[in-house]
Amino acid sequence: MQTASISERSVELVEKNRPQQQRAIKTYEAILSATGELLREVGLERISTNIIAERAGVTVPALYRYFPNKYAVLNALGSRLLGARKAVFEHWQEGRLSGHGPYAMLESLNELLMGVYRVTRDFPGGVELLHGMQAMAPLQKVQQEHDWMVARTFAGIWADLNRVQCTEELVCKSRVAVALGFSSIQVALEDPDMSPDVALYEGAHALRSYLEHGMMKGPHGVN
Amino acid sequence: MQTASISERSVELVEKNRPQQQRAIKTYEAILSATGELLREVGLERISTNIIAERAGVTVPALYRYFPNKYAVLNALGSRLLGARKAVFEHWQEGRLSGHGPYAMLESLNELLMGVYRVTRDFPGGVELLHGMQAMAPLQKVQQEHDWMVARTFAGIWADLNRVQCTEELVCKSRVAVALGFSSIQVALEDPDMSPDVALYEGAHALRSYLEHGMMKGPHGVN
DNA sequence: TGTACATCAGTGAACGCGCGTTCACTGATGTAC
DNA sequence: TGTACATCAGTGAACGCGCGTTCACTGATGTAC
Repeated sequence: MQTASISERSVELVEKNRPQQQRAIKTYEAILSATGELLREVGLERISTNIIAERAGVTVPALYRYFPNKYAVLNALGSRLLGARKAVFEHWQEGRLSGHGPYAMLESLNELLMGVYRVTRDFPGGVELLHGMQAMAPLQKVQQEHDWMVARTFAGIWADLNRVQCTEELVCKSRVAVALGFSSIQVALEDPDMSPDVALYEGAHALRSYLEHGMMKGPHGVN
Repeated sequence: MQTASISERSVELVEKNRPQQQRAIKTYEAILSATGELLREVGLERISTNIIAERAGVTVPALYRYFPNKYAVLNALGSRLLGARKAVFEHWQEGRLSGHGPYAMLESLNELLMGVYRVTRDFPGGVELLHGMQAMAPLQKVQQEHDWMVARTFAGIWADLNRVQCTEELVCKSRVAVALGFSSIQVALEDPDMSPDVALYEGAHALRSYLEHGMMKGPHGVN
Protein backbone atom coordinates (compact mmCIF):
# COMPACT_ATOMS: atom_id res chain seq x y z
CA MET A 1 0.00 0.00 0.00
CA GLN A 2 2.70 2.40 1.05
CA THR A 3 4.86 1.26 -1.83
CA ALA A 4 1.99 1.47 -4.26
CA SER A 5 1.18 5.02 -3.31
CA ILE A 6 4.80 6.03 -3.60
CA SER A 7 5.10 4.58 -7.07
CA GLU A 8 1.85 6.23 -8.03
CA ARG A 9 3.35 9.53 -7.06
CA SER A 10 6.54 9.14 -9.06
CA VAL A 11 6.88 11.24 -12.16
CA GLU A 12 9.41 11.70 -14.93
CA LEU A 13 11.56 14.75 -14.27
CA VAL A 14 14.21 14.33 -16.97
CA GLU A 15 13.97 17.00 -19.61
CA LYS A 16 13.30 15.83 -23.14
CA ASN A 17 14.92 17.85 -25.93
CA ARG A 18 17.54 20.28 -24.83
CA PRO A 19 17.23 23.60 -26.67
CA GLN A 20 19.93 23.97 -29.32
CA GLN A 21 19.21 26.87 -31.57
CA GLN A 22 19.07 30.40 -30.22
CA ARG A 23 15.36 30.86 -30.53
CA ALA A 24 14.91 27.55 -28.71
CA ILE A 25 16.98 28.82 -25.81
CA LYS A 26 14.87 31.94 -25.78
CA THR A 27 11.72 29.86 -25.59
CA TYR A 28 13.16 27.67 -22.86
CA GLU A 29 14.16 30.67 -20.79
CA ALA A 30 10.84 32.37 -21.36
CA ILE A 31 9.13 29.29 -19.95
CA LEU A 32 11.26 29.31 -16.81
CA SER A 33 10.84 33.06 -16.33
CA ALA A 34 7.10 32.81 -16.74
CA THR A 35 7.03 29.99 -14.22
CA GLY A 36 8.86 32.09 -11.66
CA GLU A 37 6.59 35.09 -12.17
CA LEU A 38 3.44 33.03 -11.98
CA LEU A 39 4.53 31.17 -8.89
CA ARG A 40 4.80 34.52 -7.20
CA GLU A 41 1.52 35.80 -8.59
CA VAL A 42 -0.83 32.86 -8.37
CA GLY A 43 0.99 30.41 -6.14
CA LEU A 44 1.80 26.73 -6.36
CA GLU A 45 -1.81 25.67 -6.30
CA ARG A 46 -2.76 27.41 -9.49
CA ILE A 47 0.36 26.99 -11.55
CA SER A 48 -0.28 25.05 -14.76
CA THR A 49 1.35 24.33 -18.08
CA ASN A 50 -1.41 26.28 -19.78
CA ILE A 51 -0.82 29.57 -18.00
CA ILE A 52 2.95 29.14 -18.12
CA ALA A 53 2.93 28.76 -21.90
CA GLU A 54 0.54 31.67 -22.29
CA ARG A 55 2.69 33.97 -20.16
CA ALA A 56 5.84 32.85 -21.95
CA GLY A 57 4.26 33.74 -25.27
CA VAL A 58 4.44 30.25 -26.73
CA THR A 59 1.93 27.50 -27.25
CA VAL A 60 1.60 24.59 -24.91
CA PRO A 61 3.17 21.97 -27.19
CA ALA A 62 6.29 24.15 -27.30
CA LEU A 63 6.59 23.65 -23.56
CA TYR A 64 6.12 19.93 -23.96
CA ARG A 65 8.95 19.89 -26.43
CA TYR A 66 11.38 20.56 -23.59
CA PHE A 67 9.61 19.30 -20.50
CA PRO A 68 7.74 16.02 -20.07
CA ASN A 69 5.32 17.57 -17.59
CA LYS A 70 4.65 20.32 -15.12
CA TYR A 71 6.91 18.91 -12.42
CA ALA A 72 9.89 18.88 -14.73
CA VAL A 73 9.47 22.63 -15.21
CA LEU A 74 9.36 23.23 -11.48
CA ASN A 75 12.28 20.89 -11.08
CA ALA A 76 14.35 22.84 -13.61
CA LEU A 77 13.60 26.15 -11.94
CA GLY A 78 14.04 24.69 -8.48
CA SER A 79 17.43 23.32 -9.41
CA ARG A 80 18.46 26.79 -10.48
CA LEU A 81 17.39 28.18 -7.15
CA LEU A 82 19.32 25.52 -5.29
CA GLY A 83 22.29 26.22 -7.52
CA ALA A 84 22.14 29.88 -6.62
CA ARG A 85 21.95 29.00 -2.94
CA LYS A 86 24.84 26.63 -3.33
CA ALA A 87 26.91 29.35 -4.99
CA VAL A 88 26.35 31.62 -2.01
CA PHE A 89 27.45 28.87 0.28
CA GLU A 90 30.58 28.14 -1.72
CA HIS A 91 31.47 31.79 -1.90
CA TRP A 92 31.12 32.05 1.85
CA GLN A 93 33.16 28.92 2.34
CA GLU A 94 36.07 30.39 0.38
CA GLY A 95 36.26 33.86 1.80
CA ARG A 96 34.32 34.30 4.95
CA LEU A 97 36.11 32.15 7.43
CA SER A 98 39.18 34.33 7.75
CA GLY A 99 37.79 36.62 10.47
CA HIS A 100 39.08 36.61 14.02
CA GLY A 101 37.92 37.66 17.45
CA PRO A 102 35.08 36.38 19.62
CA TYR A 103 32.36 37.46 17.20
CA ALA A 104 34.02 36.37 13.97
CA MET A 105 32.08 33.13 13.91
CA LEU A 106 28.80 34.82 14.67
CA GLU A 107 29.25 37.46 12.02
CA SER A 108 30.35 34.89 9.51
CA LEU A 109 27.31 32.73 10.08
CA ASN A 110 25.07 35.75 9.95
CA GLU A 111 26.51 36.69 6.59
CA LEU A 112 25.95 33.20 5.30
CA LEU A 113 22.33 33.15 6.40
CA MET A 114 21.81 36.64 5.04
CA GLY A 115 23.29 35.67 1.70
CA VAL A 116 21.10 32.61 1.30
CA TYR A 117 18.10 34.63 2.45
CA ARG A 118 18.70 37.34 -0.13
CA VAL A 119 19.26 35.04 -3.05
CA THR A 120 16.05 33.19 -2.25
CA ARG A 121 14.01 36.32 -1.68
CA ASP A 122 15.16 37.80 -4.98
CA PHE A 123 14.66 34.65 -6.98
CA PRO A 124 11.28 34.88 -8.73
CA GLY A 125 8.95 32.45 -7.06
CA GLY A 126 11.74 31.37 -4.75
CA VAL A 127 9.61 30.85 -1.67
CA GLU A 128 6.95 28.95 -3.58
CA LEU A 129 9.58 26.77 -5.22
CA LEU A 130 10.95 25.76 -1.85
CA HIS A 131 7.47 24.85 -0.73
CA GLY A 132 6.95 22.89 -3.90
CA MET A 133 10.15 20.97 -3.48
CA GLN A 134 9.17 20.13 0.08
CA ALA A 135 5.54 19.32 -0.50
CA MET A 136 5.35 17.73 -3.93
CA ALA A 137 6.48 14.14 -3.80
CA PRO A 138 8.28 14.08 -7.16
CA LEU A 139 10.53 16.96 -6.13
CA GLN A 140 11.38 16.06 -2.57
CA LYS A 141 14.57 14.23 -3.38
CA VAL A 142 16.06 17.21 -5.15
CA GLN A 143 15.83 19.32 -2.04
CA GLN A 144 17.05 16.57 0.27
CA GLU A 145 20.08 15.84 -1.84
CA HIS A 146 20.96 19.52 -1.80
CA ASP A 147 20.65 19.68 1.96
CA TRP A 148 22.91 16.66 2.41
CA MET A 149 25.48 18.13 0.07
CA VAL A 150 25.58 21.33 2.08
CA ALA A 151 25.78 19.24 5.24
CA ARG A 152 28.75 17.24 3.96
CA THR A 153 30.63 20.37 2.95
CA PHE A 154 29.81 21.98 6.24
CA ALA A 155 30.98 18.95 8.18
CA GLY A 156 34.25 19.09 6.26
CA ILE A 157 34.80 22.71 7.18
CA TRP A 158 34.01 22.07 10.80
CA ALA A 159 36.29 19.04 10.96
CA ASP A 160 39.15 21.06 9.50
CA LEU A 161 38.57 23.91 11.89
CA ASN A 162 38.54 21.63 14.91
CA ARG A 163 41.22 19.28 13.62
CA VAL A 164 39.10 16.16 13.88
CA GLN A 165 38.06 13.53 11.38
CA CYS A 166 34.94 14.07 9.34
CA THR A 167 32.83 11.10 10.40
CA GLU A 168 29.44 9.95 9.23
CA GLU A 169 28.12 11.06 12.58
CA LEU A 170 29.47 14.54 12.13
CA VAL A 171 27.71 14.75 8.77
CA CYS A 172 24.43 13.82 10.44
CA LYS A 173 24.89 16.54 13.01
CA SER A 174 25.66 18.97 10.25
CA ARG A 175 22.51 17.87 8.49
CA VAL A 176 20.55 19.01 11.49
CA ALA A 177 22.56 22.22 11.69
CA VAL A 178 21.74 22.93 8.05
CA ALA A 179 18.06 22.37 8.74
CA LEU A 180 18.25 24.82 11.64
CA GLY A 181 19.90 27.44 9.49
CA PHE A 182 17.36 27.04 6.72
CA SER A 183 14.50 27.27 9.15
CA SER A 184 15.60 30.65 10.38
CA ILE A 185 15.83 31.73 6.76
CA GLN A 186 12.33 30.46 6.21
CA VAL A 187 11.03 32.46 9.14
CA ALA A 188 12.79 35.52 7.75
CA LEU A 189 11.22 34.95 4.35
CA GLU A 190 7.71 34.13 5.36
CA ASP A 191 6.63 35.36 8.74
CA PRO A 192 5.25 38.87 8.27
CA ASP A 193 5.36 39.51 12.02
CA MET A 194 9.07 38.87 12.22
CA SER A 195 11.89 41.14 11.18
CA PRO A 196 14.10 39.23 8.74
CA ASP A 197 17.24 40.69 10.26
CA VAL A 198 16.29 39.51 13.72
CA ALA A 199 15.33 36.06 12.51
CA LEU A 200 18.64 35.63 10.73
CA TYR A 201 20.69 37.09 13.54
CA GLU A 202 19.07 34.83 16.08
CA GLY A 203 19.50 31.94 13.67
CA ALA A 204 23.20 32.71 13.52
CA HIS A 205 23.34 32.85 17.32
CA ALA A 206 21.65 29.49 17.63
CA LEU A 207 23.92 27.95 15.05
CA ARG A 208 27.02 29.26 16.73
CA SER A 209 25.89 28.00 20.11
CA TYR A 210 25.22 24.61 18.65
CA LEU A 211 28.51 24.49 16.80
CA GLU A 212 30.51 25.56 19.83
CA HIS A 213 28.68 23.83 22.65
CA GLY A 214 26.36 21.21 21.26
CA MET A 215 27.90 19.57 18.26
CA MET A 216 31.29 18.75 19.69
CA LYS A 217 29.91 16.49 22.39
CA GLY A 218 30.54 12.74 21.90
CA PRO A 219 28.47 10.25 19.91
CA HIS A 220 25.24 12.06 19.23
CA GLY A 221 26.09 14.35 22.07
CA VAL A 222 25.79 11.68 24.75
CA ASN A 223 29.00 12.57 26.60
CA MET B 1 -0.17 43.86 -7.93
CA GLN B 2 1.07 42.22 -4.74
CA THR B 3 -2.16 43.18 -3.02
CA ALA B 4 -4.23 41.95 -5.91
CA SER B 5 -2.59 38.55 -5.92
CA ILE B 6 -3.03 38.22 -2.18
CA SER B 7 -6.71 39.02 -2.37
CA GLU B 8 -7.05 36.64 -5.29
CA ARG B 9 -5.62 33.94 -3.12
CA SER B 10 -7.88 34.52 -0.14
CA VAL B 11 -10.56 31.94 0.48
CA GLU B 12 -13.37 31.44 2.96
CA LEU B 13 -12.31 29.01 5.68
CA VAL B 14 -15.21 29.38 8.10
CA GLU B 15 -17.31 26.24 8.27
CA LYS B 16 -20.93 26.55 7.27
CA ASN B 17 -23.41 24.36 9.15
CA ARG B 18 -22.10 22.69 12.24
CA PRO B 19 -23.26 19.08 12.49
CA GLN B 20 -25.98 18.70 15.12
CA GLN B 21 -27.58 15.32 14.89
CA GLN B 22 -25.60 12.18 15.48
CA ARG B 23 -25.54 10.99 11.93
CA ALA B 24 -24.35 14.45 10.92
CA ILE B 25 -21.42 14.18 13.28
CA LYS B 26 -20.66 10.80 11.81
CA THR B 27 -20.63 12.27 8.33
CA TYR B 28 -18.48 15.17 9.42
CA GLU B 29 -15.97 12.87 11.06
CA ALA B 30 -15.98 10.52 8.10
CA ILE B 31 -15.03 13.44 5.88
CA LEU B 32 -12.12 14.42 8.10
CA SER B 33 -10.93 10.82 8.41
CA ALA B 34 -11.10 10.30 4.68
CA THR B 35 -9.14 13.49 4.16
CA GLY B 36 -6.38 12.29 6.45
CA GLU B 37 -6.16 8.90 4.78
CA LEU B 38 -6.13 10.35 1.31
CA LEU B 39 -3.51 12.95 2.12
CA ARG B 40 -1.27 10.10 3.10
CA GLU B 41 -2.15 7.99 0.07
CA VAL B 42 -2.32 10.44 -2.80
CA GLY B 43 -0.70 13.57 -1.38
CA LEU B 44 -1.65 17.21 -1.31
CA GLU B 45 -1.52 17.58 -5.05
CA ARG B 46 -4.25 15.14 -5.78
CA ILE B 47 -6.59 15.70 -2.87
CA SER B 48 -10.04 16.84 -3.99
CA THR B 49 -13.55 17.18 -2.65
CA ASN B 50 -14.66 14.46 -5.04
CA ILE B 51 -12.36 11.74 -3.76
CA ILE B 52 -12.83 12.82 -0.14
CA ALA B 53 -16.60 12.43 -0.38
CA GLU B 54 -16.27 9.13 -2.17
CA ARG B 55 -13.91 7.72 0.44
CA ALA B 56 -16.10 9.03 3.26
CA GLY B 57 -19.07 7.23 1.77
CA VAL B 58 -21.14 10.34 1.21
CA THR B 59 -21.97 12.44 -1.80
CA VAL B 60 -20.20 15.65 -2.59
CA PRO B 61 -23.03 18.01 -1.62
CA ALA B 62 -22.96 16.45 1.84
CA LEU B 63 -19.41 17.73 2.16
CA TYR B 64 -20.47 21.15 0.99
CA ARG B 65 -23.10 21.21 3.67
CA TYR B 66 -20.35 21.56 6.27
CA PHE B 67 -17.44 23.07 4.42
CA PRO B 68 -17.50 25.98 1.97
CA ASN B 69 -14.61 24.51 -0.02
CA LYS B 70 -11.63 22.22 -0.06
CA TYR B 71 -9.40 24.51 1.97
CA ALA B 72 -11.88 24.63 4.81
CA VAL B 73 -11.64 20.83 5.09
CA LEU B 74 -7.87 20.98 5.23
CA ASN B 75 -8.12 23.84 7.68
CA ALA B 76 -10.37 21.84 9.99
CA LEU B 77 -8.08 18.83 9.94
CA GLY B 78 -4.98 20.99 10.21
CA SER B 79 -6.39 22.75 13.25
CA ARG B 80 -6.86 19.39 14.89
CA LEU B 81 -3.27 18.50 14.24
CA LEU B 82 -2.07 21.77 15.67
CA GLY B 83 -4.34 21.20 18.65
CA ALA B 84 -2.78 17.81 19.24
CA ARG B 85 0.68 19.33 19.00
CA LYS B 86 -0.33 22.07 21.37
CA ALA B 87 -1.62 19.51 23.86
CA VAL B 88 1.76 17.77 23.84
CA PHE B 89 3.43 21.08 24.47
CA GLU B 90 1.12 21.95 27.36
CA HIS B 91 1.55 18.56 28.93
CA TRP B 92 5.29 18.96 28.75
CA GLN B 93 5.06 22.44 30.17
CA GLU B 94 3.19 21.20 33.23
CA GLY B 95 5.21 18.16 34.15
CA ARG B 96 8.50 17.96 32.41
CA LEU B 97 10.46 20.81 33.85
CA SER B 98 10.92 19.32 37.27
CA GLY B 99 14.09 17.36 36.46
CA HIS B 100 17.49 18.30 37.84
CA GLY B 101 21.14 17.73 37.03
CA PRO B 102 23.24 18.86 34.08
CA TYR B 103 21.23 16.89 31.53
CA ALA B 104 17.75 17.64 32.82
CA MET B 105 17.22 20.40 30.30
CA LEU B 106 18.53 18.31 27.45
CA GLU B 107 16.36 15.34 28.29
CA SER B 108 13.38 17.53 28.81
CA LEU B 109 13.76 19.18 25.42
CA ASN B 110 14.34 15.84 23.80
CA GLU B 111 11.11 14.53 25.26
CA LEU B 112 9.25 17.57 24.02
CA LEU B 113 10.57 17.18 20.50
CA MET B 114 9.90 13.45 20.59
CA GLY B 115 6.35 14.02 21.75
CA VAL B 116 5.56 16.50 19.00
CA TYR B 117 7.25 14.23 16.48
CA ARG B 118 5.17 11.23 17.49
CA VAL B 119 1.87 12.99 17.51
CA THR B 120 2.53 14.36 14.04
CA ARG B 121 3.81 11.07 12.66
CA ASP B 122 0.76 9.23 13.95
CA PHE B 123 -1.75 11.78 12.79
CA PRO B 124 -3.16 10.61 9.45
CA GLY B 125 -1.81 12.86 6.76
CA GLY B 126 0.06 14.86 9.37
CA VAL B 127 3.12 15.56 7.30
CA GLU B 128 1.09 16.53 4.26
CA LEU B 129 -1.10 18.79 6.36
CA LEU B 130 1.92 20.66 7.65
CA HIS B 131 3.10 21.13 4.09
CA GLY B 132 -0.32 22.32 3.09
CA MET B 133 -0.48 24.83 5.87
CA GLN B 134 2.93 26.16 4.88
CA ALA B 135 2.47 26.16 1.14
CA MET B 136 -1.16 27.01 0.52
CA ALA B 137 -1.79 30.69 0.96
CA PRO B 138 -5.21 30.43 2.58
CA LEU B 139 -3.85 28.26 5.38
CA GLN B 140 -0.57 29.98 6.16
CA LYS B 141 -1.91 32.17 8.92
CA VAL B 142 -3.21 29.21 10.90
CA GLN B 143 0.24 27.74 11.19
CA GLN B 144 1.91 31.05 11.94
CA GLU B 145 -0.50 31.89 14.71
CA HIS B 146 0.15 28.52 16.26
CA ASP B 147 3.89 29.04 16.12
CA TRP B 148 3.61 32.44 17.77
CA MET B 149 1.41 31.03 20.48
CA VAL B 150 3.95 28.36 21.26
CA ALA B 151 6.68 31.00 21.18
CA ARG B 152 4.85 33.21 23.67
CA THR B 153 4.29 30.36 26.08
CA PHE B 154 7.86 29.27 25.69
CA ALA B 155 9.14 32.77 26.33
CA GLY B 156 7.05 32.86 29.50
CA ILE B 157 8.58 29.63 30.75
CA TRP B 158 12.06 30.81 29.98
CA ALA B 159 11.51 34.17 31.66
CA ASP B 160 10.24 32.45 34.79
CA LEU B 161 13.14 30.07 34.86
CA ASN B 162 15.69 32.83 34.50
CA ARG B 163 13.79 35.34 36.62
CA VAL B 164 13.65 38.01 33.97
CA GLN B 165 10.80 39.89 32.35
CA CYS B 166 9.12 38.43 29.34
CA THR B 167 9.76 41.11 26.73
CA GLU B 168 8.66 41.39 23.14
CA GLU B 169 12.25 40.71 22.19
CA LEU B 170 12.32 37.50 24.16
CA VAL B 171 9.20 36.36 22.36
CA CYS B 172 10.89 36.99 19.03
CA LYS B 173 13.87 34.93 20.06
CA SER B 174 11.55 32.19 21.21
CA ARG B 175 9.83 32.35 17.85
CA VAL B 176 13.14 31.46 16.23
CA ALA B 177 13.76 28.77 18.81
CA VAL B 178 10.38 27.25 18.02
CA ALA B 179 11.21 27.25 14.33
CA LEU B 180 14.48 25.48 15.08
CA GLY B 181 12.74 22.83 17.12
CA PHE B 182 10.13 22.23 14.46
CA SER B 183 12.76 21.97 11.78
CA SER B 184 14.50 19.12 13.57
CA ILE B 185 11.11 17.44 13.85
CA GLN B 186 10.59 17.94 10.16
CA VAL B 187 13.92 16.33 9.37
CA ALA B 188 12.97 13.42 11.63
CA LEU B 189 9.65 13.04 9.86
CA GLU B 190 10.75 13.40 6.29
CA ASP B 191 14.37 12.66 5.59
CA PRO B 192 14.63 8.93 4.89
CA ASP B 193 18.40 9.05 5.26
CA MET B 194 18.23 10.37 8.78
CA SER B 195 17.44 8.49 11.93
CA PRO B 196 14.54 10.27 13.65
CA ASP B 197 16.08 9.72 17.07
CA VAL B 198 19.33 11.32 16.04
CA ALA B 199 17.58 14.26 14.40
CA LEU B 200 15.52 14.95 17.50
CA TYR B 201 18.40 14.43 19.89
CA GLU B 202 20.58 16.82 17.96
CA GLY B 203 17.68 19.22 17.74
CA ALA B 204 17.42 19.12 21.52
CA HIS B 205 21.15 19.73 21.80
CA ALA B 206 20.98 22.71 19.52
CA LEU B 207 18.00 24.15 21.35
CA ARG B 208 19.68 23.74 24.70
CA SER B 209 22.84 25.40 23.48
CA TYR B 210 20.83 28.29 22.12
CA LEU B 211 18.77 28.64 25.27
CA GLU B 212 21.80 28.54 27.53
CA HIS B 213 24.38 30.41 25.52
CA GLY B 214 22.70 32.24 22.69
CA MET B 215 19.36 33.53 23.77
CA MET B 216 20.39 35.20 26.99
CA LYS B 217 22.73 37.66 25.32
CA GLY B 218 21.53 41.30 25.20
CA PRO B 219 19.24 42.97 22.63
CA HIS B 220 19.11 40.51 19.81
CA GLY B 221 22.26 39.04 21.16
CA VAL B 222 24.42 42.03 20.40
CA ASN B 223 26.13 42.19 23.78
C1' DT C 1 -49.71 8.53 22.05
C1' DG C 2 -50.52 10.15 17.56
C1' DT C 3 -50.09 13.37 14.17
C1' DA C 4 -48.68 17.54 11.83
C1' DC C 5 -45.00 20.37 10.99
C1' DA C 6 -40.31 22.40 11.04
C1' DT C 7 -35.81 21.73 10.72
C1' DC C 8 -31.79 18.99 9.75
C1' DA C 9 -29.25 15.83 6.70
C1' DG C 10 -28.09 13.85 2.56
C1' DT C 11 -28.96 12.64 -2.71
C1' DG C 12 -28.88 12.46 -7.98
C1' DA C 13 -27.76 14.75 -11.66
C1' DA C 14 -25.76 18.17 -13.92
C1' DC C 15 -22.88 22.61 -15.06
C1' DG C 16 -18.87 24.93 -17.05
C1' DC C 17 -14.09 25.08 -16.72
C1' DG C 18 -9.32 24.52 -16.95
C1' DC C 19 -6.32 20.85 -16.59
C1' DG C 20 -2.46 17.88 -18.79
C1' DT C 21 -1.37 16.01 -22.91
C1' DT C 22 -1.11 14.61 -27.90
C1' DC C 23 -1.82 14.78 -32.90
C1' DA C 24 -0.58 15.94 -37.55
C1' DC C 25 1.13 19.75 -39.33
C1' DT C 26 3.90 24.26 -40.98
C1' DG C 27 7.82 27.05 -40.72
C1' DA C 28 12.86 28.09 -39.51
C1' DT C 29 17.55 26.91 -39.32
C1' DG C 30 21.55 24.55 -40.51
C1' DT C 31 24.37 21.59 -43.81
C1' DA C 32 26.23 18.96 -47.88
C1' DC C 33 27.53 19.14 -52.42
C1' DT D 1 26.65 30.52 -54.57
C1' DG D 2 22.54 27.94 -55.12
C1' DT D 3 19.72 24.33 -54.11
C1' DA D 4 18.09 20.14 -51.97
C1' DC D 5 17.53 17.95 -47.82
C1' DA D 6 17.62 16.93 -42.79
C1' DT D 7 16.87 18.39 -38.54
C1' DC D 8 15.12 21.62 -35.15
C1' DA D 9 11.37 24.54 -33.42
C1' DG D 10 6.88 25.86 -32.85
C1' DT D 11 1.56 25.83 -34.12
C1' DG D 12 -3.64 25.02 -34.25
C1' DA D 13 -6.91 22.29 -32.83
C1' DA D 14 -8.65 18.93 -30.29
C1' DC D 15 -9.18 14.98 -26.63
C1' DG D 16 -10.99 13.10 -22.31
C1' DC D 17 -10.98 13.91 -17.58
C1' DG D 18 -11.65 15.26 -13.00
C1' DC D 19 -12.17 19.45 -10.75
C1' DG D 20 -15.17 22.58 -7.63
C1' DT D 21 -19.64 23.78 -7.09
C1' DT D 22 -24.80 24.18 -7.27
C1' DC D 23 -29.60 22.92 -8.12
C1' DA D 24 -34.04 21.12 -6.82
C1' DC D 25 -35.20 17.40 -4.50
C1' DT D 26 -36.17 13.24 -0.96
C1' DG D 27 -35.65 11.31 3.42
C1' DA D 28 -34.63 11.44 8.63
C1' DT D 29 -35.01 13.47 13.00
C1' DG D 30 -36.88 16.25 16.45
C1' DT D 31 -40.88 18.93 18.55
C1' DA D 32 -45.48 20.97 19.72
C1' DC D 33 -49.98 20.11 20.87
